[in-house]
Amino acid sequence: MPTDKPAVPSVWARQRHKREQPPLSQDRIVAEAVRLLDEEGIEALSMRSLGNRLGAGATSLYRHVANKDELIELVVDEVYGELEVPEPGGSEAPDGWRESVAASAGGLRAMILRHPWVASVLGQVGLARLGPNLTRQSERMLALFHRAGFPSDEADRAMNTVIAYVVGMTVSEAAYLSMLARSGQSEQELMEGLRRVAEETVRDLPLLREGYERRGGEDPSRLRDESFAYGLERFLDGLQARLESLGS
Amino acid sequence: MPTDKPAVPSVWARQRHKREQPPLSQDRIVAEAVRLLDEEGIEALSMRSLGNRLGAGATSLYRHVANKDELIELVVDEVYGELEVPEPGGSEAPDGWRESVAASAGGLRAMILRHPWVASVLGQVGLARLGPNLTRQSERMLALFHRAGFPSDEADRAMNTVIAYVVGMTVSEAAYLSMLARSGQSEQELMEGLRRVAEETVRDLPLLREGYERRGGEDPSRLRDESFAYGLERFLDGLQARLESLGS
DNA sequence: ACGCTGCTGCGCACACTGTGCGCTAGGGTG
DNA sequence: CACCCTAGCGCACAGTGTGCGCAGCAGCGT
Repeated sequence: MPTDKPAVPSVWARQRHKREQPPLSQDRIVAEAVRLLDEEGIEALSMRSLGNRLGAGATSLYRHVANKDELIELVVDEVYGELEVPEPGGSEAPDGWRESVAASAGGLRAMILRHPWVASVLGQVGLARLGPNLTRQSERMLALFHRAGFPSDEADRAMNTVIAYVVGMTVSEAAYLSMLARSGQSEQELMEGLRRVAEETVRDLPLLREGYERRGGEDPSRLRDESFAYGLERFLDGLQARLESLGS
Repeated sequence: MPTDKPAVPSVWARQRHKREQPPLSQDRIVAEAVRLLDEEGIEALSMRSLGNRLGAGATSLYRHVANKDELIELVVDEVYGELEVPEPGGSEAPDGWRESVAASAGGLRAMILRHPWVASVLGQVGLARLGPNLTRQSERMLALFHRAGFPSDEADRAMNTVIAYVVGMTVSEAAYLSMLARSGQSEQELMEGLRRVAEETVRDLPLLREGYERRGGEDPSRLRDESFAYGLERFLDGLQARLESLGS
């Protein structure tokens, strides 16, 4: 009776189902997607490749995820979960909010640089789709501004402002770093190549050219850190001034 | 002799070649791509659809454009060309730089909102690929900060800071507006739907909830404008303070 | 113990994508 | 006239997201 051992390949296809790792789940899918994205970048994420990594077929994922766009939203919220916005503690220095906000901003930047692919995706997802992690972190950050003394409506604007700054700054860093990773060159080599092209186009643009030359020998990574810190400081200065003018 | 009128479709395929509009060129391709993107959004841009609009086959485009990524870079630089950064005029008020920078920032925001698809693309292109339009506008904006009195290295950081802010803020606006456009609903309907979902997730997040409720009856578009202006003001305040502390 | 019901994973198929290859026809130059 | 150069095209290939219907398993009520 052939149904017992029919020798058709369906048998060992069944077999693997048995011995495989824990069954698919949305959490497992999202976690593996983050790993894939970190390792190979955004263009390597396809339902098939992700399925392979999980020992599953491409379409199996659709049992746990509506479509690729939803998967990406989930993945973005997942990495928002890595943020650590300081709890607004009880007794801190009068300028404590500055440090807390700066720490949050630095953490957000670090997270994006750890996962540079979020840059490619923020423009499509936006901050509109609010996952649980994003909302939780927002709430805590908002509390920071409240605690600092901003009235409700301004706290909210202030928070959006600093998030916008961090995202804008870091997205362009991340895009640059992704390009670097894809090119396979060292940063020195890439900069050399870029400069060669740039020199031609900035020939008649003295200010830009002067900037390029000035930054010639510097460590690019340190420059990025400093540039980020500079803007953030200006920002916090502006917010602090506003706070003081409100208090009077 | 069948070669004279072979009745195979290749004949009228030839015919059209003759009567068609001006021949393909990189400029025509890029311009039509911008139009397509404005009308139908980023996901509607394919080499085939773009070719159709130009009365050409998909692969014909590759004679004038290396690949789709390069096309996108060209398209982005094209819209940068719409910016109008004020020339640093001769004699202006001492705070003239504030207005000029604010005008540039507003122009950049308006451009992105006119072409919301740039938001989806900035993360992949970054500001690294510097087309002629982008560099020209940067030079002029840099001149603004120089004229205001910032030393060279700070002018550069200041410019990047305000660009980062505008991009960060506007990208999330644009993502929201794209979603709105795709949904086909009115803004009121969409907000209603979003709020229904949000209300559940912000149940235990009092600050966020308070914000949602407060903004309930307001005009969303005016709120966005005000929010943008608020952050920009704080920013310019911070820069101005820095400028004064440098001058002393 | 049995059959039913619902859920999970999968193979297949479809429409569609970006892009390389090699042909053709037309315009310019010798 | 012969020639070559180039713009445009059809074809083809590999790879994409995703709908559909089937197969086997888990847990249930009887």
